Amino acid sequence: MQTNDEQTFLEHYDKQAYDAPLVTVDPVLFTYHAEQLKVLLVQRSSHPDRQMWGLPGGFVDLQHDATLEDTALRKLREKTGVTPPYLEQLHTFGNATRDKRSWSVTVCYTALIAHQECAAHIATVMDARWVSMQQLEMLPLAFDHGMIIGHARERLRQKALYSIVPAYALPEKFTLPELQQLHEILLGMPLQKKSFRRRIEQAELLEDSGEKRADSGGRPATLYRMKAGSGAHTFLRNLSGATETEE
Amino acid sequence: MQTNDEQTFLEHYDKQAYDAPLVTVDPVLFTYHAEQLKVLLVQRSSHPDRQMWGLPGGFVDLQHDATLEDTALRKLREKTGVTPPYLEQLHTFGNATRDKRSWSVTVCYTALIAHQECAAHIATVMDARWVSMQQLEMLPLAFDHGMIIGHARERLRQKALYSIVPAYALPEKFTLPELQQLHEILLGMPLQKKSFRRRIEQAELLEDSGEKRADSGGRPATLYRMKAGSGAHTFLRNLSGATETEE
DNA sequence: CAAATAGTGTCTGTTAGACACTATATG
DNA sequence: CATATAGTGTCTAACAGACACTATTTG
Repeated sequence: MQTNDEQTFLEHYDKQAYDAPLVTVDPVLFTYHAEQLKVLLVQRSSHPDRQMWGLPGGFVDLQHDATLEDTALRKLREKTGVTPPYLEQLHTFGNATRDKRSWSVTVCYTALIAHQECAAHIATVMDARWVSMQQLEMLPLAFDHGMIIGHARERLRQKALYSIVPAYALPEKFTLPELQQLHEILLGMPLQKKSFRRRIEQAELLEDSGEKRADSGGRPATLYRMKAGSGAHTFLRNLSGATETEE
Repeated sequence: MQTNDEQTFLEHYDKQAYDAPLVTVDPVLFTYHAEQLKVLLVQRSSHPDRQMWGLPGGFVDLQHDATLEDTALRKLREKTGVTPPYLEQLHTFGNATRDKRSWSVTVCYTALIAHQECAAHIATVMDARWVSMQQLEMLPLAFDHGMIIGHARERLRQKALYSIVPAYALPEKFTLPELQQLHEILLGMPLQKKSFRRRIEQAELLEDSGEKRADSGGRPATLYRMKAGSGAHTFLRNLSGATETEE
């Protein structure tokens, strides 16, 4: 019988028979703090690229991870102690040369979280730090992680044009001027206060927390919370950042 | 010296030391033919899921493939003899249960091509066929390939709202009514002829081939070609299909 | 000329851009 | 009151939706 054939096949299947690439998962975790976009990097304490800075990722654990998302969340937890409210697959990079050890595939995720202190949590990590986009240029980065961060940032820029996904990089309660500043930094251009507020109000994405925040001199700003599902909302019309995407 | 340390490390690195997931690449190749969207499927001649229909993918060949795209194109060529002009990474699916053999990761691509005959090309494939979205429901599909095709179709639907990427599923020269019909099928709703043409004209995405095509009774339609880079163009404003995306 | 399909003219509606205005806080 | 920051009123511009109109082909 055919079913038995497959049973037999599975029993004798040898995974080692074919050379397989290395498989890692690399989360690119962003936050917004002190008027800057920052990414979480760890300093590697083991080879290869020891002492260089890289994304807080690692190998899939076939015993403990049920899915790739599990791996991403586990690595973030283990290496830095954080669990982000937003996690979305970015892109998978795979080729013969990106890792000195072997043909290597890394499944990358973009993650966002409110700013919080983080610390190196396990032996394979010497240090964990929030690194601003400016500082990035100065650090020696492991593998192709610089390129990957570039892709993640570009994707987040796109999202700033047609969604309020970046809000996940803010604390639970935040003001509209804060969110607008974050979008402006992502887009690299100033936005019209009125346009920005109007579309968010009309789509009813936020709810008034009832509280206000006075930063220092000036009218206090209303603190809002994201409504459930607001992260999934996409505006029909983009803000007008040039939108030519590469092929 | 540190460099020597790493050299030593790399020389002794044993890839087999850790269990690694299986890694496959699965292209979802669409075309438009006879007023239907069709996807290229192959009938598997080997286990697992023998005799069932699936995507024309397979394992990365560490010796011959330099990148994941190479694997995608090679598999399409080997199994079906086609090489598509449009290929874009879709998503990577990975979990413990999708493949009976082991924890498995598949890097999926969306590909588009003008309709052409295809044939089964190698031993692991019994048959290769263009399958319409309707027929899909009736076929026994291998692994989670039905779900993957669903994701690819949804992504293509999104692209139909803000780009003319679907044009890659048409022959080199095509008419505007043809392109509009394809978009209507992808979106599952009728479009305003005027709106559709206007945005494409204003963005100067197509060039007049000088030829016309008369289908049978009725004014002949102008045949257009895509200009270089038109596939990368995104309109600032979407056509109004509901645009709530899942989280 | 009728039927069929391609393509246009033009009005309306929605929403982003611009920018001046009002509101509410501190010192 | 001056200054600073939050938030609004309102006009314009761009562009998609609607739909009636003209254009070009076959029989």
